[in-house]
Formats: sequence, structure tokens, C-alpha cells
Amino acid sequence: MALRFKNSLSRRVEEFVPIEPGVAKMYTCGPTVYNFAHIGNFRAYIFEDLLRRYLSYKGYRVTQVMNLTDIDDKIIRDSKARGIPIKQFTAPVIKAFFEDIDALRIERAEHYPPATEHIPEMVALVKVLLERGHAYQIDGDYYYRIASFPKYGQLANLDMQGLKAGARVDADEYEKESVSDFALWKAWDENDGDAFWETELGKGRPGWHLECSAMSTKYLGKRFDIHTGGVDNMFPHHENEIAQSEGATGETFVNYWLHCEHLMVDGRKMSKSLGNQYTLRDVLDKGYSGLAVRYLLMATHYRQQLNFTFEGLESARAALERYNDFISNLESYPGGKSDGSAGGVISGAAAGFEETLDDDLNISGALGVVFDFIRDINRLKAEDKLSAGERDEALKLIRRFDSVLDFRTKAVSLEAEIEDLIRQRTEARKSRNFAQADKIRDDLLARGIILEDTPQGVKWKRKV
RNA sequence: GGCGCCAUAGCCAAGUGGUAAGGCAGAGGUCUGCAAAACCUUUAUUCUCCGGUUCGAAUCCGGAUGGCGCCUCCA
Repeated sequence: MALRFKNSLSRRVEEFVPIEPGVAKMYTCGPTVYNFAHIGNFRAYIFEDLLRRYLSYKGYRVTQVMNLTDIDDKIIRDSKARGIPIKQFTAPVIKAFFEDIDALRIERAEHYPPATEHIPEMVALVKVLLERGHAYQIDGDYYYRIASFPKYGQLANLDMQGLKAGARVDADEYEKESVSDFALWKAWDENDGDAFWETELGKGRPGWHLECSAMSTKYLGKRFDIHTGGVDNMFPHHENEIAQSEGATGETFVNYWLHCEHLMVDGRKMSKSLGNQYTLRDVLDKGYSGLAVRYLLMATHYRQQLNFTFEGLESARAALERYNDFISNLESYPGGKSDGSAGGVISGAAAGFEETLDDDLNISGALGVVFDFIRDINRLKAEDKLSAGERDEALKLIRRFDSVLDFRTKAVSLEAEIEDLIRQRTEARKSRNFAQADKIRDDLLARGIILEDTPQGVKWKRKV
């Protein structure tokens, strides 16, 4: 079976057929850099990481764009409150964002365009929309005329008549032709301070949705394969992107829309506005690793709500330990006498991994395959029925899986002091001074170093 | 009010018509100086509930209950 995705646009599972064979172009909505991202945000980025890595695994050449929204109301408000220029305000937040995605092993996208560096592209887009009758100007503000785009509401499955009746009308925007029309460009007022650009549209700044249309086109073309984001971006953000981009080009903007469900905490959506958020730093400060967070956020299918708990994080940590112990134990296994069954285990696991992930990135199913594989190989190893050649094939496969999962702990060398303690313990054991040996082992455990006595001698590992 | 999603063991979670994956936690065993790791055994006669369709339903249909999200800040 071929790779397929649940497309939000059609609400069906569809086979992935790229515009250009062998190439996958994707746009992934990125952070608004006014504050540290919370782990709910990172769930979306982890999902996108799985997507891009699996596309690569399947042999696609991937181009991913993730925007950095570095101009919006909150950024203006907060930078003004601190009395510093916007760039100075956003720079440390952007720096922290990249530190966080590194800690979570989220592979870098090819492009991270900041909105403020693409004002000319956005202005050009508004001009095209004006020419084509999709935009109008009132008092220096430019709006998108939703009535000019009949498909509006298709992605979110919203009836725009009903929406009007819903009457969530912003009182100070009464001058728009229709309450549903959204801002493309906002004229400067004094509250904006130094947040403005002098352009052909006048003095002002872009609306929220404009950057994604302008920047996706710049880096990926008028049409591209995949667009992702959180479900909460489906409306209005992605709906508006479609209206802008297709209004400007008259062509289909994106073929596959993939939306990631929310991370919950205590049964409620984790969000900045509800104030129930954890940043990655909050979690790391409690002693959990970025890797454990990665596992937890990745292990549940992206279209399923995931309730965040520290119990779940502990469970993720333990699963990672099993995964990593498997690899390191296998690496040090000298090999035994094959009973001929390993080949089937390996090829079965390889096929199963791909079959499940092909099915709209069924990661839970794929992890089931991985852990079945681990148990099967461990059993052969325990019975000494795995040859050195089969061991190497098994390692090759798990490393291939790991190109998608990236759950392998990084090898870090030991401090000389700890090496010395391990040596002292080995001496103590030789002289059967077990009390001393056990004390050293306990002390090291408290420092995150786990010791195991094996037939090949003492082995150490770091707590995941 | 409109649109949509979800409910599977102590916890997390796959499975969408052929007789309940996997992870964590728990219990017993093998191994070990003791551990750890690993392996073996064990932990849901049953998938929120009530009807229906079918030889056969966690899976399809109808209904009920409970939870969550979106409906112009949001990943």
C-alpha cells in the first residue's frame, strides 16, 4: 500500500501523490515569537518532524518551510511595554525556540522565514488581490472580500451564513463590508509605535494571515503538496490562506492539509490563553529529558487528543530505556548460532513498520512493530540463536527505524571521576566487598549513572 | 445554536466485519553476590450503555450517556 494521509480538505484518507515525483514540499505553521512555546505547540512540531522524516524514509526529497511570526499585536504590545525595538524583543525568543527544537531533536526545516523580512512579498500579494477584486481598502486598512471567494469555508466546513448569524462581531471593525472579512494590512496608529512599514499600501503592518500565503509561495511555489498546523489553525488561519493564495493565483494552493490535534492538560486544551501551559523548560527543570518529551508527544497519533501527564512522561522514559538498552545490548552481543528465524523477524518488522506508517502516520502501530521486533530479537539473543551477521542486520534495521524516530540516546563519555568510581567498585566486587560496591552503585545511580554487571563485565548508561 | 472528534485493562494506546497489538505499572519464575538488563509465565471471555444488521460486530447502522474541540487570539 502506498503512503496516504487524512486530508482535512476532503475529510478522507487519500493516497499521497506529489506534484513533482520524488519531491515533497510542505509548509508548516510556526511559532509566534512573543513568548516561550509550550509543549502543546511542540506537539505540532513533533508531528511535522515525524512527517518530514517519514517522507525522507520513503525516499522523497523534502523541502519544509516553517514561518516565524515576528510581528503581531502581542509582540507590539509587549515590546512597547519593555521599551525595546521589536527585533530586540523577538531575538531571544527565536533563540530559545531553536534551542527547544534541538532539545526535542526536531530536524531543522529548510527555511525559517520571518514575517518581518517578507513585507515586500506581502505588499505585492495584496496588490494582486486588489486588482482581482478580492481586496478593498478603507481608511488605510485593507480587507479580504470574502464574498468574492465562493469556496470560503470549505476547509473548516463552515457555513458562512451561519457564521454571520453567530454574531461574534468586533465592534470597532464595523466599517468592513462584511463582518467576516479579515484584515490583510492594518494602517498604523499611534499604539503601534515603531511597528510599521512605509509601503505602496501606506504606512502600516501586515495582517496575521498574509505572511503564510506570501512566504509559502516564495519558497515552495504557487502550488505545493502539504500544509500542516494545529486544528485550531484550520479556521480562520488556513481558510484565509486558501482565500488569499487561490484568490491571487486562481490555482489550487495546497493538495493535502494535515491538522494535528491538541495536547490536553487536565482534560483541557493546553493554551497560552487558558494559562495551563507547560513550556519545555518547565518539564526539563523537573528532571525529564527532551527525549522523553519527544517520545511522549510522538507516540500518540497526531489526530488524537493527547492528555499530558507526568505519569505519561515517566512511562515514555521507561519505554525509551527499553529501546536504547536493546540497541546497546545488541551492539555488544558477540553473536551465536543462527536457527534461521531472524531473517523473517527482520523482514517482517521492516514491512510492518512501513505498512503502519503508510497509513496516515500510524505511529502507535509502528511502535508496536518496533517493540515486537525488539522482543523477538532479544529472545533469539537470550537463546543464543542469533548469528553475528543477523545481529548486524537487526542493528541496521533498528537504526533505519531510528532515522524516523530518533529515540537513540547520544553517546557521552564519562567524567574521569566517575570512571574512577566504577573502577573502584569493580575492585571492591573482586575482593567481595559487596557493601562498598553497592554503595558506589547507589551513589552513581543518584547521579544518573546506571550500572549493570554483565558477562562481558560492568556496563554503564545514563538515565534517559 | 451550527460543525466536528472521541470513549478499548490500573495508566497510555493500536486494531474499523473473522474472534482483543504494543508501551508503562503489577505478580510469579530463570539468570545474578545482590541488583539491573534480558527472557518465560501472568494481568480485558471483552472494547461506555441499549437496540438493530450479519453465520460472525470493539469495528457497520440507530439511539442514549459522558468528554473534548472549532465557530475570527491560538499548534
